[in-house]
Amino acid sequence: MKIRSEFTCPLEVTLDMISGKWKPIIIWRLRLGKQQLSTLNKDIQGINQKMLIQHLSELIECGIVEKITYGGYPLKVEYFLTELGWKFLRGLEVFQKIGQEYLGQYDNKSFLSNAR
Amino acid sequence: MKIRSEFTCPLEVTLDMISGKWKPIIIWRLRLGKQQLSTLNKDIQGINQKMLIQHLSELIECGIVEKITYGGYPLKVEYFLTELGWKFLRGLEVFQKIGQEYLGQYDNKSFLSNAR
DNA sequence: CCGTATCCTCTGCGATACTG
DNA sequence: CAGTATCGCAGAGGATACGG
Repeated sequence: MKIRSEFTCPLEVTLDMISGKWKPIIIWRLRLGKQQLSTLNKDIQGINQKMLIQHLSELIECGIVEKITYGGYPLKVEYFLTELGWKFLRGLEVFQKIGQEYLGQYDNKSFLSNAR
Repeated sequence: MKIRSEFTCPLEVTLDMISGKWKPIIIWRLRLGKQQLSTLNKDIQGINQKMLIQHLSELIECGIVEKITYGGYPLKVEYFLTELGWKFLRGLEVFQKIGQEYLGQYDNKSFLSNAR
């Protein structure tokens, strides 16, 4: 995770903290409560386990997510949002709404043809 | 600009639209009103002209920004937010606040040592 | 003052295999 | 079920030069 050192305003730092293809959606999923790795892996379309763990680690590193490790077999670990994480969630809710309105509103969004 | 085709929720599409090192800060700057390229270039720490134009083009492509080209010499072009752009701005305001609180609150944010 | 074209580096992301 | 280790590649981002 790279956080830029020079920045024009705090916004840049905050967004660097959740920059990564899957970080926002991970936070978004954790709004539903504590989640296991396997659950997240199943629920997030297109992600793989390695990226999931990597992104979760970085989210933990900057205090957005925490985890609880239960002993025993099979292993059980639960990830959940910290208080800081919930603040980020409030920002993501705005973008979720924009996305909902926008995707429903128009039919030809030419830039979406770049979709992969 | 690549927008993922499979996604878990609209949030991912919306964030793909502003993904790019400088896009959020460009939008943020445009909250102040119409801006010229040279002004943005001067005001945004660390950006260069090529990236600025590239990111502006992509923001125009997906309807977040528009531009007006005035004839004459020297050339004058002004960039500004569309209605959709202002919606994104409301989301960014949340992250700006988080950043302000957060940066002021603690002194040792270890992950910031990765800053470059 | 705006914008385009090259070239080059570096890293984010994905596939895959393996360990506790 | 959770996590680590390797390897490879496409593409994002930056320096620099040129053109309208």
